[in-house]
Amino acid sequence: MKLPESTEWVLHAATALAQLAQFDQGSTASAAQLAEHYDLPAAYLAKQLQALVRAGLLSGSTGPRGGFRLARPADQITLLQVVEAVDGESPFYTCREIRQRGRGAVPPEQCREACGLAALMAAAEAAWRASLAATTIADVVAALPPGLPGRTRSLLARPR
Amino acid sequence: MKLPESTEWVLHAATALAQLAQFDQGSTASAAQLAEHYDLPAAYLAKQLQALVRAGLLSGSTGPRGGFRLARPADQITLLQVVEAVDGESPFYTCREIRQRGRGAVPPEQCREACGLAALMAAAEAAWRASLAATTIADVVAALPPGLPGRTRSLLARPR
DNA sequence: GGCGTTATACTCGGATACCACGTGTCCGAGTACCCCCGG
DNA sequence: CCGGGGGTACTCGGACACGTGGTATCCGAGTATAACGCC
Repeated sequence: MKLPESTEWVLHAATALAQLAQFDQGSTASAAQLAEHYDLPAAYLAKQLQALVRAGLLSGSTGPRGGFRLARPADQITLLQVVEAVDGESPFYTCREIRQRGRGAVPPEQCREACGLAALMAAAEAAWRASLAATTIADVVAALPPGLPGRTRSLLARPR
Repeated sequence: MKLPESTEWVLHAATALAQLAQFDQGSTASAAQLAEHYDLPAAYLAKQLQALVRAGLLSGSTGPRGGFRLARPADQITLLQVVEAVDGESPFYTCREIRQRGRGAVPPEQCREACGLAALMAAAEAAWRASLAATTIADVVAALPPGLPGRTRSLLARPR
């Protein structure tokens, strides 16, 4: 029950791209740039960013001055979407209905309602997802210390 | 980000032991019995139940008529405790402070407050844990169809 | 018949292999840019 | 000076090894039981 370490990477990367978009809507940052910015393995970070592209959160362009940028405004990208893009959407807990198996198998007519344990686990998971869905990347950028977005942008601005 | 499959096993096992304790405080069920009851690999289930013993949720006794029983009343055992016993208590998301590393490292004086992303992820995780901590094994047993605890007990009662 | 001893069978508990997923890396396909050449 | 073409360098994108943790299994240590023999 641990999120991939790359979750942190893509969350910060998305935040950085959002800061970049604040100044120049169409500007991009390459995977190599972001990797250097956070001291991360470039190739693996690129792999994860590709996952965000597949999820429709980022758009990637090739060639010189290419790179990644947010596919839509930062206030329309939630933390949950970023996390699910890199970690998948499969639920934490999957009920295999073991109550209906083995010597103590409960007869099907008693199983009309869902397994109580599965329902409780699903409710907890829903609380987690709801908490993450309540915040957008734009909220994260807004909470940054003032002046930092400008600094980020100047560091990520590529040599013209 | 998936709970071990054995999580379901121990949750159901704890529920079964709670039903057993309703009738006879000191009665035990062996790992082999519980495994047969749910059609599970006995040895591996035993390994997970040992984890619950280490966590202080169950107590195990050896010898004939030995086995596992709840270490305290079912209304004092939460789902969270059971899950953490088998899955560990390590947080989903660990902040490695990548914002302070690499080319874009934020100076320490700007990092007096915790990383905003880490705080949000921690809040979501807290919501999950709180949801699981709000329900006890006793609640689960109380929600079972009437008559089922008696059946479970008769199936698990061992040949005198 | 009662009690002590012994043998037994059953239990947990930990140490040992196997497999999948996350981690890390590499190379190839594609493209926008830049330079050069010709008009 | 201006436009077109080719070369180049940079980008993403997917395919290939490695390590850690969950899954599964086994065998040994310990104990309450039950039977047995003795008093």
